[in-house]
Amino acid sequence: MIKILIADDHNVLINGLKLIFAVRDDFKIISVANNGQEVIDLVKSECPDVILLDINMPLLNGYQTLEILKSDYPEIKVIILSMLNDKRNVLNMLEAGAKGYLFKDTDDKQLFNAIEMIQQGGYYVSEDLQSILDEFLANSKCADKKNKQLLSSRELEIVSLIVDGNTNAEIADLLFLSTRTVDTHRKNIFHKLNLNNTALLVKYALENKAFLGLQ
Amino acid sequence: MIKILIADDHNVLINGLKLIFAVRDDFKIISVANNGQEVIDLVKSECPDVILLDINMPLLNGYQTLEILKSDYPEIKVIILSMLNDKRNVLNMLEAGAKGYLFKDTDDKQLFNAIEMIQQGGYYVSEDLQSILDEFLANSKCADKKNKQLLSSRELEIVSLIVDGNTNAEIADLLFLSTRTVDTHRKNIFHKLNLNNTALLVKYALENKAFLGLQ
DNA sequence: ATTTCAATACGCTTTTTACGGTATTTTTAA
DNA sequence: TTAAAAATACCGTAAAAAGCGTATTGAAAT
Repeated sequence: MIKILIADDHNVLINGLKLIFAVRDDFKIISVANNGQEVIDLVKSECPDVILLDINMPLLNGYQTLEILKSDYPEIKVIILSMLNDKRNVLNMLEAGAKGYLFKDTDDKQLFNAIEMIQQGGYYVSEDLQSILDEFLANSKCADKKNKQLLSSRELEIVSLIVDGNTNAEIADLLFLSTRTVDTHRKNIFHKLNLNNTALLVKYALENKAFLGLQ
Repeated sequence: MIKILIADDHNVLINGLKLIFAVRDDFKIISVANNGQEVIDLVKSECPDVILLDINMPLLNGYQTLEILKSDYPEIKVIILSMLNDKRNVLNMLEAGAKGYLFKDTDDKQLFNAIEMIQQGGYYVSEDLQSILDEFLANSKCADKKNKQLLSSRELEIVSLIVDGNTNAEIADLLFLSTRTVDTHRKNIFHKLNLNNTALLVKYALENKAFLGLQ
């Protein structure tokens, strides 16, 4: 019997998953959470074997939740259930310790399959992502974990203000800094993220909210 | 018997909905579609009463699909099932002719309720959106439908290139235009959308992909 | 047939960003 | 306790964007 915890803020999806799992008596959904905070609250008492984790959730998103789980409950296996088909997202989640990454358009059999394989210690991703998983597994041997917390909290604060349309002067006013300081932060952010203009920064920020800890 | 068509590219959600509706013999899911094109292909032969429509779908998104449905099958009632809680999105879909807007975190009863009310000719939205619906209903009396196709196709082309990080000079090169022309387009876009810098434009574009016809 | 709109392009000015630095202080980690 | 990283601030220049315009052409609509 594999004990499963589901975390997603969309109840229709949760209800769907409940009914999908109802036909299997070797899987049991022991609890559901609507956000990451609920996951953290529940794991201690419920001791799930596997967590099906959404990325976009209120309070504590999937990435943040995964980081906490990996440090406090490293034996729990986490499968990401997401609709984001973005290479960076998938790699980020694998690097954060997810054992699987499935799109929400997955079918029942694939879901069952993934859980079984991961419970046995393997990895499992949707077909399209196999090459990303291979890349991750190849790199993980070299054991160079680089991109941990790429941006500082001050930098994140500034990214968020840029995304909201503020100029350096406005940001300086809001944070009681010199415009020069904001300018330097902006330059450092560009350098760290390997970007060269505001449009790309905003795009990057919106596509990586979860990993940047924005919103 | 209310005949329902479900359109969503996430099969887990579709499976969930199927099972949710299985307990009701006055509702029948007569078909499912994974994208807007399938919806258009199916409505002719299947004649659904109500369509549950996702916004983010490949090939033809929910907004585009709704526009086609409203012109070719105005009697079919459309309920948006989305996870976008953004005022502009909700208003856009209502203005395009949707009769309901539910979040994917809705529960079974609310879903049944919505379908029944809408089938009887009413509107139904998730609780949080009631004020937006009221605003829409108030404005729709004045019958001034303004924001139809706000941006021209050339302007959309330029928005998309801006979002990808191109400068005016680069865009001019790509489109064989003068930098001045691109500059004018950019100014016109800002004016039409009531924005004043690139960061806000990129944010707006990414949050309104469906309505802008991007990607 | 005429108005409207989209697409094109230019002029001028100011603001903002981008990119190359350097440098001090404070915080954090080894 | 010493080195590294983060936060702060400045200097200068060039490029780009933003904010005012105006104007011509061609297509579409009325």
